[in-house]
This record gives sequence, C-alpha cells and structure tokens, in this order.
Amino acid sequence: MEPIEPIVTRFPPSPTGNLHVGGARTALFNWLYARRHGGKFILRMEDTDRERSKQEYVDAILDALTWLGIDWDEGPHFQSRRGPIYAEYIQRLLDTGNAYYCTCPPEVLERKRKAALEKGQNPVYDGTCREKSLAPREGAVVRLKSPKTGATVFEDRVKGPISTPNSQLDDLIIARSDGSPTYHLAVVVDDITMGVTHIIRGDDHVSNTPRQIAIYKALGVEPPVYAHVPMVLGPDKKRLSKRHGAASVTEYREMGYLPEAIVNFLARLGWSHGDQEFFTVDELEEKFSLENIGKSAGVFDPARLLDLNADHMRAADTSRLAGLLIPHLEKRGVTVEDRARLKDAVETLKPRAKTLEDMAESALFYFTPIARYEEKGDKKFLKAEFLPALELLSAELEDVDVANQEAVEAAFGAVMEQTGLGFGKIAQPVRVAITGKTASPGMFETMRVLGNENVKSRLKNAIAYIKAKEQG
RNA sequence: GGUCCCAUCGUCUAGUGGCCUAGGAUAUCGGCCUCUCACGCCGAAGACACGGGUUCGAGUCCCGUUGGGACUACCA
Repeated sequence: MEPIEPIVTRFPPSPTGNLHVGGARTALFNWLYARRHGGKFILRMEDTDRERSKQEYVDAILDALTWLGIDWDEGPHFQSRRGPIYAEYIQRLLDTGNAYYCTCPPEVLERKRKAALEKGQNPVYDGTCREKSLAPREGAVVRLKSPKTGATVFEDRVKGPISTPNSQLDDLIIARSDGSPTYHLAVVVDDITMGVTHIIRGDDHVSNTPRQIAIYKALGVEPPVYAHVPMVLGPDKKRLSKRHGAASVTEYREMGYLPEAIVNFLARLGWSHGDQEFFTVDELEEKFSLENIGKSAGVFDPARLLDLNADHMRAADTSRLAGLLIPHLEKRGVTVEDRARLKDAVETLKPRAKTLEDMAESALFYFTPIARYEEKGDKKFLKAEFLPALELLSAELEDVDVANQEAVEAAFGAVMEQTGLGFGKIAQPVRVAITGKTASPGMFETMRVLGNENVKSRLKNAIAYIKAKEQG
C-alpha cells in the first residue's frame, strides 16, 4: 500500500541532551521512510521546556544527525518561536466550543487525583468547569472538551488497530495558566501546520495518540498515519540509558565506529528484510518499509554492533578510512605526514580492525618507534635460540629493498635453508623485532609498509637487545 | 489501581495455518586454514512463556494465565 499523497515525516527531539541511540533510530526510520517514498523529512526542536533546553544540545543533535548522514529538507523549526500559532489554534478551539477555561486550583486537583487512586478509580479530571462556560481569566488554564463516550480507534501501521475507550480520556490541559501550549497541543498544531502525513515515533506514545487524535477531531482535521516503533532497551531489558554505557551517538563516533555501521545496526534493530544483515545506506533507502518493523522491544547489543562495524570497515574505501583514522592517531600523539603510507598501513589493518580506535592502536608500530616489546613476545621469541636467524636475515636483507616481496622471500628462504627452521619459526621473532608485538598483518606487507629504514634498524635493535639480555 | 501495548535460541531476528525435524546472524565452545592476529570455512550447544480452544493440521488464529513495558502532569 503506497501513499498517494507526497509523504511528510518529522523528527522532533527535545534539546535537553545529546542524540540518544533510540532517538537516532526514530530519526532514521522517519528519514528512510521519507527518502524511500520521495517525501519530505522535517526537523523540529521541541524546546518548550525552557529550563532544560540548551543551545549546545541543539548543536549536538544537529551534529550527530549530520554525522549519521541524516539530512533534513525543512527546519529545524523551534517550538519556542511558534507561540502565536499555538495561541491561534487554542483560540479556535475555544471559539468552536471544543475547549473551555478551567479555574480548578492545582491543589484541589491533586487531592482529587489521590482520592480517586486510593479508591481504585481512574484519576481523570472530573469536569468541574467543563460546562461552566467560564470567561478568560488570569490564571485559568484551557482544557480540551474530550469525548466522554464511545472509543477512539486508529490503525497503527506497526501495531495494527488500537482502540481506547473514551472514558479514559482526560479533558487534558492544552494551555497553561500562562497561556503557553502544552505538549499535546503543540505537537498536533505543529504536525498540522507542517503538513506531516506520517508520524513514526516510539511506542511510549501509543497511549498519547488517542489524546492527540481528540485534538485533531476538535480541530476538524484528519489525523495522520501513525506508526509506533518499539523501544530500544539495555542489556537488562530496561529502557536504554547512560547507565548502560554509551547511549549517545557521539560517543560511538569517539569510540571509532563508522556512521554507516550505526545506521545499519539501528535499522536492523526492530526492522528486518528477510535474513539480510548487512545493508548500505542506499540499500536501506530502497528496502525500508513500515510493514517489516517488529512489534516488540529490542535489546541494544554492543557485540552485534561491533561485528557489524568490522564488516563496514572492511567494505569501506581505504582512502576514506585513512582520513577518518587520523584523529584517532593524533589522539595517540601521532602526526601523519605521509598520507600514502598511511593508506598502505590502513590497507593492511582493514581486515582485522573492528573500530577506528582499534585500528589506530594496531597501527601505532608503523608510525612510532618500539618503546618496549610486548611481554609475551619478548619472552618467547627474543631469545638466543633465534639470534642466528635474526642475524642471518639482517645480513640477507642488507642490500634488499623490503618493498620487493620476491627479494624478501628469497632472503627468508636463504635463512630457512641455513638454519633449517621453517618460515613460521623465523617469522615470529622477526615480527616481534619489527612490530614489537606477536600479532600483526602478514610479514611481507608489514615490512613493505614499514620501509627499509625501519625494518633494518629494528632488526638490529632486536639483535642487540637479545645479546644484552643474554649477557644479563 | 485503570487503559493500552508486547512475548521465537543469551541477543537481533526469519516465519503471515501444512515448505518447521523452527532458518539466518551474533555471542559462546570445538575443529580446519595459516608466518602471528584477524578474516574465511566446517561443526556443537541453544528458542516458539504457560494453559485451553478453533482446525484434518498451529510458532502462525481465538480466549485465558503469567511475565515485561508504556501512559495515567499546568514534562516532553
């Protein structure tokens, strides 16, 4: 069932914190849906909470979305700047008899609520002012005159039909005593005036939906299509939050994750396309659909993200990876002046790195002298037993260009013949000598990228090191 | 308390009444490959929450139970 009208979706974060992975997924779904159907994606800041909304969070959210590659066709709009529009709609509701002023004191309301709760009754507003036709007055709030009978039904595109008895619906406050709009009113007015056709949001909003539909009806506007996507949970099955570790998109950037991997992972958390796990962003745009969103909440599993990131690293363009790696190297005090060499290094590390951080760590030996040998490798391979092999290799390599793999292989061959050792026996000590570690990319590519100077001097250093060690 | 939503391996999921002896991925374990690591390959273990229906036949439909969750503000 394809939409006939051009579709319009939106993402309305509150700038009260960084972009959360749950929010990022909601943004992604809205964006993908709009892109998939050639529609429009709007960004809107719900910044009516003056206390907690901060400009730095606006910037952080924009930055995180941009990093993920989620761009918007309109906005960002700011609710804080739309006061007159809300006032106009509130007045319209008042004029048409769909809303009324209420002067019930908050304390009284609170008392009634408690009493109702104790008696096991539903704590909805009792309608004291509903039929009083009160005139505007200082300190009065405006309430929506909600339907009291029947039921509100809507067809959720992921959950199916959802029906709520109207007896549950409160005469909710749409304007505070200071005249400012409440959340429900603002959302509905925004979505109407911005022409939003599809609302894709977290399923913590399903029970809010009938309230909002009541506002649409009071306004005489056809409600949009709703699609409520399940929550993202932490490993303890509780709603994902900071205490589960990294919860904001920015943190993943810092940990060296690729944006396309995050996007892929987020898309697959709750949505599926048969058995496919790996998706490029283009593929997602092409295949995303509301129909294939699951109904139940999903746990954010960092292990899966890590694995998926490794897949995307392998698939990524080497030059791009090299560029992305630079900040992670600089963090470790490495300044890269030879971009071509960096690219060669990345090429060798690509199949074995899980993140950019991981890759930077593994790449260190290419760019900085060996400070100290890894303990395990030192004990096992930098000892007298391998001294002849290292010395022979050092000599064989003297006039050889390490970039010439054939020549290097020949040098190794000569050492193998003279010592009677197999390649594996020789390679490990050499590896420790030139990389400082027991694990590295293949011997020949490692040498090639390291370069003549490094290889030869490090071999000599290791030989001297062993000799010194043996002499006590 | 009320209303609403949800329920397949540890985790993400496929499954839309017979193709299910429940598939894939990830994580775990074992093996292979191999100059190390990683990749890759092979294999093991691992799930339809429970109980009733409906049906010739139910993971799939209905009801109930249990267990999770959301909402129930002059927050969003």
